[in-house]
Formats: sequence, C-alpha cells, structure tokens
Amino acid sequence: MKSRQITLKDIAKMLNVSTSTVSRALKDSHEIGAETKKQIIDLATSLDYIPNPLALGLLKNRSFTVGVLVPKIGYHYNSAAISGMEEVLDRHGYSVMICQSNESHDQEVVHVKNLVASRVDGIIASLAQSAGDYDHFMYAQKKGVPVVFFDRVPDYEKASKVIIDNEKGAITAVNHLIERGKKRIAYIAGPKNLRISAIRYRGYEKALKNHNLPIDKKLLIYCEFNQEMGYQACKKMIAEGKSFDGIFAVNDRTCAGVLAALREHNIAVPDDVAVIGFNDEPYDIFLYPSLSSIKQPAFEIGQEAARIFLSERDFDPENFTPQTKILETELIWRAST
Amino acid sequence: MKSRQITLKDIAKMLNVSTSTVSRALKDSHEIGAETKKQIIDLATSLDYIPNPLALGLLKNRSFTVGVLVPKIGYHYNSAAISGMEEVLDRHGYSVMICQSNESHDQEVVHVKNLVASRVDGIIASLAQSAGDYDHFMYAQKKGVPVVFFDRVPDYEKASKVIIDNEKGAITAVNHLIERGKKRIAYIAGPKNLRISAIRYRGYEKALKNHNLPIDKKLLIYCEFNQEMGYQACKKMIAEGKSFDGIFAVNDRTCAGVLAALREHNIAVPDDVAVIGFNDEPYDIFLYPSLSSIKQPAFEIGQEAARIFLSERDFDPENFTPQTKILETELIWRAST
DNA sequence: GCATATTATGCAAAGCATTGCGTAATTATT
DNA sequence: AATAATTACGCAATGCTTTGCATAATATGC
Repeated sequence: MKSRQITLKDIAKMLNVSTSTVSRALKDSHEIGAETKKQIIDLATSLDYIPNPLALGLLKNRSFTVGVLVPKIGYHYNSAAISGMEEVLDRHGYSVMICQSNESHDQEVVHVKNLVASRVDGIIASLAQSAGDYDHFMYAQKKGVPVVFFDRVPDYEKASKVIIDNEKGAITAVNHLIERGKKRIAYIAGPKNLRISAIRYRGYEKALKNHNLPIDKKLLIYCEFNQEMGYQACKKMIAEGKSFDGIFAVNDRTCAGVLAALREHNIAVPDDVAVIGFNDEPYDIFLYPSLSSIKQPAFEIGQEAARIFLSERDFDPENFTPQTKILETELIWRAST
Repeated sequence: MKSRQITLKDIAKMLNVSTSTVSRALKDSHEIGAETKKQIIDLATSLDYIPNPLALGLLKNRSFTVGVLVPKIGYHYNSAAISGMEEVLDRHGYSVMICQSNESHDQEVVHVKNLVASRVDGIIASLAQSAGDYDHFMYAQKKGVPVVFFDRVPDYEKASKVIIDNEKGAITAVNHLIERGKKRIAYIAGPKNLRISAIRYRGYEKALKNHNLPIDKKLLIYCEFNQEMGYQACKKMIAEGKSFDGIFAVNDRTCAGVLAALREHNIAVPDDVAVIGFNDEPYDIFLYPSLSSIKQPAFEIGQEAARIFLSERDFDPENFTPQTKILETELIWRAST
C-alpha cells in the first residue's frame, strides 16, 4: 500500500501537456515556451516532484549505486575509508551500498553476487581474512562491474588497488624506535601466512640493517591479530628471558595486549621497553601509556578508491589497465615511545 | 559502455518464445510445458540470468532497499546495530543503504531527502547530536516511507522507536557501585540539554534514594561527551577537594578521561574510587584498569528496528499506530569496580 | 465426428523518465 | 504574398519484468 509518488505523467495530466514537455521543462530546455515552463516548474515544485531513480536507472542501464564490501564496518579503518568514499561519491550522485563479510570468505562471495544482481555500477572491496579464491570478483568484472580493492587487496593483477606502503611504514616505526635509543627490537607479526606480516617484516629488517643492528630471529614472533594473543606473546618473551628494549607490533590491538603484559611485569614503558603499533586506532590515546602508532590515511584511501571507480565507470572487462595507488603513512608519536 | 546484462528478452529470442513464457518458466509456473520449461531454465542458468531489480522495483513500486541513517558508522553502537539490521533484512531480500549524519542536523536533512528520492522502502535512523526539528522525517512519512528510530530518538509521538531502558541501566550501574561499598558517588552527565543526561540522572537519583544515601548536587557534573572533558571534569573535582569514592559516567569515552585523571593523582581504582561507564565499548578491556560498563544490546536493537520496519511496510501515514520497544541493558563487571 | 475442456503459449499494458523525430503554428525573409 | 525558418510542443520507442486476458492447438467426452 506504499503510496505512489508524483510522476511526470501526473503533472502532465494536470497541465494538459505531454510528459515529454514536462520532462524538458524540468531540465530547463530552451524548446519549451517560457509560460509553459514556468507553470510546470511551479507545479512540480509545489508537488515536490522527484524523478524516480529506478526508471532512470532502467533507462540508462545504471543504478547510480556502488557496492562497498568490507570485513567489518566496526573496524575504524573501514569506517574511515567508507566516509572517504561517501565524500567523493556523494558529489557525483552515487549512493553507497555497504556490506560486511565479517571476515568470512563465503559471506564475501554471497555479497558480491548480490551486488552484481543489484546492478551496482561498481564494487569497492577489502578482502575477508579467511582465505579463498577471487572468482567472485572476476565474475563481477566479467559482468561489466569494475572492482577496486583497498587495504586488503588480492594478489591478482587484473584489478585496481589502493594501498599504503607497508614496508615504508614499518621502516618508519622501527627507525623511530632506534632514534629513541632502542637496539634490541622485537617484531610481533600477524599470522604467519598473511602477506602483511611478511611485508612489514621486510621493513623491520631493512630498518635494522640500515642502522647496522643485528637481526635476531628469536625476536620475531607470529601471533593472531588480537590483544589476548599480543598479551600471551609478550608474556612468553619475558618468561623465556629474551632481552629486548623495543617492540614493534603489526597492529594496535596486539599492542594493547603487549602493554598489559609489560605492566604486569612492572616493565616501564617507554624507558625499559618502548612500544609502537600500526593503524592509529582511536583508542590509542586511551591506552596506558598512550600508544605511538603508524597512521594509515584511511579516509584518503577511501577517497582515492572512489576516484578510481569513477575513472573506471566505462569499464571494458576485456581491455583495461588496472591502476595501483600507494599512499603514505605517518608516524604518530605518543607516550609509549 | 557498461555491458548489458542478460535479459528475459535475450533468452526469449534465442529460444523463439515470448518473454512471458520465459518469465513464467523461470518461476516454475505449471502453465509452461515441461520441455519448454527445461530448455528455458537450462539456458537461463548457463547464461547466468538475474532479473533486473530496477525493472522489478519500477513494477512493484518498491526498491527493496532500506535507508539507515546514523550519526557515525565508526561508533561501535551504530555499527553493531547496523549488523543486526542486516541480519534481519538480508533474509527478507532487502538491501541496506547506509548514511552518516556526522552528528550534523543539516547533513541529516540532506540524507533523508536523498533517501526519499531514492525511493527507499523505509528509513531506520538514530538522530544527530546537533539539535533541530524533525520536519524531514515527517516529510518522509508523508511520502509514505515508514520511519523507525533507535538509540537517539526524537520526542515526537508519530514514529516507532527502539530504545533501552536508560533509567534502569543507570540504576543497575549505581546499585553496582553501592554494592561494592561505595557511598559518595559522582555522576558525570553528558551535555546539560540532552535527554539522556536527565534520564540517566533519574536512575542515579533513584538508586541512591533506594539505599538511603544522600544526594549531593555537588557530585553532579555536566560535560561534553569525550575523554578530554571527562579528564578535565575529574581533575576539577579533585582540585576542588570534593570527596567521592565512586564515579558513574554517562559513557565510556568520558570514563577513559576519568581513569587518566585518577591515575595522574595516584588514586587507586577501584579501591579508592570505583568507576563505571555506559555502552560497553570494545576498548573497555584495553583501559587500565579495564572498565566496568552497562552494555546496550546494540545488535538486538538493530534487529528489532528492522523487524518493526518489516511490520510497517504497508504504511499509511494518516493512520498507523507507532510501536515502542524497550530492551534491557546488562552489567559488565570489570576491574574498575 | 463434434462440442467442450485443457494445455501451452503469446499479446499487450503497466510502471516511469528520456529523447529522436515529426508536426503544427507562428514568425521572418525576400 | 509565398516560401523558409523557427518555435513549441506531442508521439512513440526504449529499458525490463510481470500478469491478466486472449488464442491456438490438442485432448477428452459422448
């Protein structure tokens, strides 16, 4: 029983003109007489006419909607990136349809199929953590829907990507620890199979080498992405009597656990051990001591991804050149270093 | 140049039948001969045909999309509620279009108008903090779009709402402090003009009265919703020599500041002063000490709001009975108490 | 063998906006 | 005054699907 909205036809009938006349008058076409035009515009305004986007979409074969697929909107990185996308897309008349994979590859597949079925004009995505193939994205592309990845990007070539320079970010973090006088720096990586763990490790290694510091594999620790695991990992290092005066962790969540473990053992931060994370989470300033981190320009990443989508609207699956944009990170210095 | 997707007509042409036959075959109508049906279904499957939702929407005067308008998806409360909505709406074939007001009333107005223009089938909203009228929501309703509010709800009658029992939540929090042996409990409220500040104050007052504890207006403090203000407020209380052994704050963010101030003054938490917040933010466990809080069932609130929308799909603006659903809060006991 | 019932399929309208082309009426041109 | 040019509109198709009604062909009943 959803009440019908005003249509062109309604206005046309009331004024005894054709719908084409109304349509043209409303876009201020010169073909319509001044008198008629004024009448039409006045009536349309007073009736609060809005063109039906579904009809328009049908006609133009466009939905003016882009699908955004993220692991979780609750992640600050994701919500900030989404805000960036909206900022750009709004201005171009696009709406955003947001889906969460909840880190599940299966959910991701379902969502991509739904987005394609919904006739979105493009998909901007960050991958779920659970592994799997990328067939669903290729399927979208085959159907003529351009796909742009950000943050967690796949390793196949045929898609545009917006990422940060993870290696450089890691170098910045470790350099910072070294500048603070630290010499034995541990790296708490993410899960062993994750690309990001490896890439940031390269940065860690390079920074140490550049300063002629030895690389001690005993100070490289893999663990899951959460504070409980960070806590465990740090306690273990202490229990095993490893000597270290700095910790670089793959993300801030892990650091929260690390800080808790250090506190428990009365290890002073940053004097005995300095700690730096990655991501610049909003809660970093709530931690004790407040956590230094590497900030990813999530908002800008979202903007950039949206811009790439806009440039790929006329997408030819058979023949297009993917773009990759790399953005810079920034050191945020707080009490933990 | 967006590549056209397969349509009914394409299939019809290939098989030399009419589109109606294809349409009916695809929904397994008994009117279609077994042989024809099989052919059609097979071809449609192999071509991966998906009905165009825009055409369907045009026909049914439905977009199968609901608009969700929140202050910020970055707020845990909001993202959790959205997940709840998606969980319910997905099952009913609805997509979700998410907008952020960024706490701005003007943005909110723009988004609501856009959602109506996009022909969403309903709007689920939580109000921006910046004050203003509700004309835009009434406008949506007048256009036949049902509106359901959650969390931050307006004080006008003609809309359905999903909220928590804030007074009861406050009582639970203060009772908990009292049970922990605290007697002089301060209440750090939000901004003075906010309904929520007042409602939770009522709970605070009731809890104290129920335990025959005196109410000291000096222990009621208004401040903005952030940790810096919480920090300032707490420092001021200390500087002014106010005596207190418990703090109930209107939200966890404020508490983060309070904990920092107490730490700075070497006031032991929870022994000297116990602290409890409201919202059960994900970072509560990262705080030092980890923060007790009142948990709002955000996911369930989202589910409930979605369900109310579903029940109001056949919405008659002139004649409907708004529903209000009140959900329960839960005490989360951590180290700070 | 003929009338009726049944089955399988097609036609066309509806839902809404846009736009190329056609037409009528008016004005300008020579 | 007659032709050309302009102005101001309308017609109809397009995009895609669904669905009531019509039609053709076959099967059933007597």
